[in-house]
Amino acid sequence: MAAEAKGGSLAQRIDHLFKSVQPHGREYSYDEVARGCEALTVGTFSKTYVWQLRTGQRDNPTKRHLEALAAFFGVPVAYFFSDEVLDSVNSQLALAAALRDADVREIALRALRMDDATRRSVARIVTEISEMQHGKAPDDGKA
Amino acid sequence: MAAEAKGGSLAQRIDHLFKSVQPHGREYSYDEVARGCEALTVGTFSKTYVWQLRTGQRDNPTKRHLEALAAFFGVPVAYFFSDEVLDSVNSQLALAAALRDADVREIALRALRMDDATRRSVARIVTEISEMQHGKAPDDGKA
DNA sequence: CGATTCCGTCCACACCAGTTGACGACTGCC
DNA sequence: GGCAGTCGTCAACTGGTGTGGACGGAATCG
Repeated sequence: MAAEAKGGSLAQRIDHLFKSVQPHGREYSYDEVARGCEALTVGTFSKTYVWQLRTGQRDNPTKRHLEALAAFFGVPVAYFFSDEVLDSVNSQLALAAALRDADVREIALRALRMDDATRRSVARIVTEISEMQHGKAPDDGKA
Repeated sequence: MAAEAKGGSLAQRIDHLFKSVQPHGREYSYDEVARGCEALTVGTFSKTYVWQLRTGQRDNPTKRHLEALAAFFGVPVAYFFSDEVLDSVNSQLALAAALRDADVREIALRALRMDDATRRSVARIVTEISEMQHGKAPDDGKA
């Protein structure tokens, strides 16, 4: 499934849609796609622009056009976006990294529901345990 | 099908990001978001446009700007399109927002540094304590 | 064969996405 | 007090996204 949504330009992904989605046994024409998109959404869509997008002459369509194309070809809009950028950004956030750890997430969610006094007590306990393992744990290191 | 219009408009979703993602304890300013977006991607991003998007004065940004916003706030681009992604991301954002609570944040950061076995033990302890207070509390995810 | 139609391609332009720059309000600093 | 910085907001402009329309080629039909 993820074979298609991986590392390609917008033009390559659209080209792939043309080649993959052929309910009539042949590729859609640019005009068919344009008219189909117009039928599925409110705005306009010209065949010229469909051609420009597929051939890479334009690569920065608006939200409305992306939604129309995705609706016409029957794919989620996320199909047009790269996951690489997301991952690189996520990796720089310690918080996001922590949220991916099932145990840490569990701990944080439980701690959320405690009243202040209890939570503070738990915080002390957890700190003690953590320092037992690292001996003077170096805090989180940022201001 | 319903790709939008349930959880809210684009403006509402962006507004929610502002309110949820506050690593410094306060909402990002429009200028901070704009500069951050510029730093994470190629191209420009003006604070005025961020403001226009959040307030709903503009609602049809281009692919590049959607990618930049998603990268800055650490959410998948699909967040702006899909309701399913909206829900799953929102629950994570609720947790992230909660981590502004000094004690919860402290607990989570300490737990991060433990080895797997210890962390699992602590998770059990914290769960027990939490349930002592609420009696079988579900994880829930209120904002 | 000519007439019609649909195709992809290209160009010139319109309009709206996005920026610039300035304004008033607010805040800390000297 | 006055100055310097930052904030959100607004109006006017720029530029690129997106369109309309024309051209040549390739079918299909008479």
